[in-house]
Amino acid sequence: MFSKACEYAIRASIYIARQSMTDKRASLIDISQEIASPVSFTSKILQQLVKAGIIYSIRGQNGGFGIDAAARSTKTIANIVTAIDGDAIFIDCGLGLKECSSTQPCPIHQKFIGIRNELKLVLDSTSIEEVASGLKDGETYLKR
Amino acid sequence: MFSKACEYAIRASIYIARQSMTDKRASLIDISQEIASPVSFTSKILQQLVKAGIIYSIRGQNGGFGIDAAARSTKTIANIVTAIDGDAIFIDCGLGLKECSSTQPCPIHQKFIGIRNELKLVLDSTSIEEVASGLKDGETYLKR
DNA sequence: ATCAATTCGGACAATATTATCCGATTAAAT
DNA sequence: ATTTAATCGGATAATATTGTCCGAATTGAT
Repeated sequence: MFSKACEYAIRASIYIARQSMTDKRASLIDISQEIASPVSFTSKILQQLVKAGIIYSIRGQNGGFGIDAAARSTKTIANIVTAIDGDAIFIDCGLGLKECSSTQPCPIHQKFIGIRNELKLVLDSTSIEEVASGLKDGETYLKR
Repeated sequence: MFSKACEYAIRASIYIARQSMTDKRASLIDISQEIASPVSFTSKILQQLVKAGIIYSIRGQNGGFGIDAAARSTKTIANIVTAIDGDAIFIDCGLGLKECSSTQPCPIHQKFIGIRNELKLVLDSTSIEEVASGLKDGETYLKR
């Protein structure tokens, strides 16, 4: 469904949000540890999330990553997916046709509209805060 | 959503089905032409579909590919996806966790169940015949 | 001022996916 | 029998994704 980079991005964002909820900064090392991801690769992905305005970073000693309260409640899983994988999954033709549309549909065009809508609806309506809360309560997991 | 190989596989299957509906065999060259795909790569994909029992092939002069009536009505888009991409999209955790389950869920586990069910439902219930019919009537397209 | 802990950025490496090429095989047509 | 048109299978190449390494820059602590 998503690229590896995107999976790491979502997991990292949720972990960072959880830490930010108790005013703790998350370091790259901590994050990679807690979401079981390759450190250097995760570093690149976090930089992308910073540029996309989803998380913030602070350099130097006692630095790390965080997500402020506003971003936690307004930014969604869909925002993360778009930042890392682009919006292809939300808008591209399921069969890879460039000019597929309602007036020139591929054979599964109508079928895919429903799937895509469901996907978009769910990811658009799921804030980072919402999913981080379950993690905070120990009800959900980010590794293994 | 799907790999390129899988997109070509679905488009090829639909084209072959349309041809088989009027008892015409589809050659590799024709198929690549009609679905706008790279010839040699398409060849490999068609071989996979043959091995998966979704299409049949006949070698030698006047050879080509076809899908018999039974397969057209019983084989689904889901079968094609599974043959080429495997069943990861239907069963794997959206965040890439190996041990994600209802008892040890990732933070978006419940949200994804709905998406996955919708996807599986739609692809499982869509036969090759059904989508090929629209193409036959000139209502849908397989290239561009 | 120096050191230590951290993110940033660029180059590089490994792996997976996509794509090409060509000879071998098959089977119909001549 | 030979030629021709087609799929099959293996090797190889190109590109994209995933992953590593390391020095530079930044900032707090000593």
